[in-house]
Amino acid sequence: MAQYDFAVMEPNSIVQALDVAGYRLTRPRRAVAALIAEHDGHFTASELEAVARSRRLGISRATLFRALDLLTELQVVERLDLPSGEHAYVPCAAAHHHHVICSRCGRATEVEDCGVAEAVLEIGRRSGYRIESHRLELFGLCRHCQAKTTPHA
Amino acid sequence: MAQYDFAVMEPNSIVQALDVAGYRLTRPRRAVAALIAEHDGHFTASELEAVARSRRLGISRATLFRALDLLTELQVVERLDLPSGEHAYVPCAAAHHHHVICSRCGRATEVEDCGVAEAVLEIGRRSGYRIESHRLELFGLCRHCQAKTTPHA
DNA sequence: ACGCTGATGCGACTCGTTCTCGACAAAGAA
DNA sequence: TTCTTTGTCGAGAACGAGTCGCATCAGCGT
Repeated sequence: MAQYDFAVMEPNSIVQALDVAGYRLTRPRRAVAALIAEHDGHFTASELEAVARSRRLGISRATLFRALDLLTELQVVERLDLPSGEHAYVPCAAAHHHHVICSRCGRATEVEDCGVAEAVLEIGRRSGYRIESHRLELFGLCRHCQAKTTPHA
Repeated sequence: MAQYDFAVMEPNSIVQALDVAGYRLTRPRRAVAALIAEHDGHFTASELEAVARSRRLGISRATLFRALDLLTELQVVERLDLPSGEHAYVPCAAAHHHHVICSRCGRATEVEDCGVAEAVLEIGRRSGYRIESHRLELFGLCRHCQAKTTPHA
């Protein structure tokens, strides 16, 4: 039962973000929020669309994209560019951070700075650019997939 | 004189790369290589296409894309994703490095590590991921554009 | 419950990129 | 040089992601 109450008790932090920002909590937006909340890895717009369609949620593509744009703006999700050239999204915290993405299972983990900021300063110093922003994306195998890939030896 | 011989002696390092890798040196590929060599900033596929068309080089879109793919594979150019979501390319060295891109004029500068590798190691350590690759893109104002923007004060 | 206004859905549209396939030409052999 | 092989090209259709216009609908404050 707790399961069913979940949706009621925690109207989903994504939905909350929309509310706080003054946007209407519409059915499609709640649906998108719910779909995103299910993911712990990255997802593409068309993946979401496919799921939405298979569940007959009746969300039009335009609306889906509008919702994603909105959530990106609210920094509830972040848009990233996979090495393949695809665009994907990951749910995440608003503060500046970076993502490590598992190249096998797609799981995404946020990481704090770890010295990147310093390196960026140094790069600005050496290049003469006034750095305004940067994006760091890391790809590799998560613990889980490492275990699978290298069972031993 | 050395200047004029340059084109002859060094039939464009991009063309060389193709040759070395065992690809045919066709007219369209040479043309694309020449176009790329003219750029010091980033460029998009459609920009190249526009230039090619205006010069009546007769390069089809498909061929242009194929050439860009090929050169990307040979690491002669690198594909990057601008914050706007556009895809752009920058000519560059094969060794691992990063780009600082001027958000105003598009100029791209390669920068060496400056401590990024260390930060990446640290991130791998903390996250538990076995990092395989990473991409760091920096955006800011180049010296030139800084001067224009902040003439004084 | 009412109404204002933002949000949605539909479908057409743009634009970047890829595919198909017959014709062509770069390289190496003869 | 000419022939042969086969990688590459060009044209245009096809595709997929994302956007837009507009009439309709539904949150939510009153």
